[in-house]
Amino acid sequence: MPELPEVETVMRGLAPVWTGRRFARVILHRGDLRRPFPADLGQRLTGASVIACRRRAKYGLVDTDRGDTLILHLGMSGRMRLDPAEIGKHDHVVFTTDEGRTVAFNDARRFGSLDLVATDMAAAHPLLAGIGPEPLGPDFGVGLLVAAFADRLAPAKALLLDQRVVAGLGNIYVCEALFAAGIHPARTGGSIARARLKALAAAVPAVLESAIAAGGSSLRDHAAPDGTLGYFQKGFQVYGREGEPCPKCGTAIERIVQSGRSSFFCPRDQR
DNA sequence: CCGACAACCTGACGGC
DNA sequence: TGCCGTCAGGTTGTCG
Repeated sequence: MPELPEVETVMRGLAPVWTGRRFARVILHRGDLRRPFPADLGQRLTGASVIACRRRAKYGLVDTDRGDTLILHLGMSGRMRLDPAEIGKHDHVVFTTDEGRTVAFNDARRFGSLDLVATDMAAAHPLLAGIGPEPLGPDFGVGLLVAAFADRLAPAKALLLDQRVVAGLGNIYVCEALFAAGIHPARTGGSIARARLKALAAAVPAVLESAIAAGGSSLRDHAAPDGTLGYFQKGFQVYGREGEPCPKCGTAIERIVQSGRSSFFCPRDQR
């Protein structure tokens, strides 16, 4: 997926194509994803003009002049394909603007979702309510981490993955941020010294900013809306690098499984 | 509160 | 070429 940097990149790519334009056609090919799309999505969006394309956590938000907001989530395999040559197998919804630009919401695994709600209700949407502060915003910092980690027995990995603690981090960037801060992914939250949390509070936005700067990262099937390649952030420090030398000390990177998900870390630098 | 696990889907990849 | 097992960026719910 699409973690925060990828969604940010997608929305930045979508903004110039959609903002100020009207949806001339919105065609629903299939809506039976894990969370079913509203059946009248196409009808309600057709004719509406886009006011803004923004992001909250891993969700893309598209505000229209009808007072509606399209909430989109890319799940694990979701993509927005810009001006595709032809409509593919997993292009579930196809948006066409009054300029004739086409965007296909494509999601092979169908873990993604689309919903349409009143703009002033978007923040209260069940998907968004309860999500923690933006890691790139003013509310994120060492104080928040201290509060969220204090007395917790849960591992640092799980706490950072918890969207209620901080918004938008996924498996990759949690691994990267913990590496940057020198924290072992299995370390319990309550046992981490304040100085380490301070390092973590700096590492989280740094890792995200650098990924956004690189145009979002991609493993194998993610693409920016304009389909550009060269979108790959080649260099994760630890993610996906089991057995390779740690970039800091050369020790072999290890992998453990925590609640069913891989964590990659340097056993020497992360304690 | 915590963690392990399953479920939701398809596709890519490595091994044989 | 093909079959099979394994793994994948997320979220949600259940169970112990």
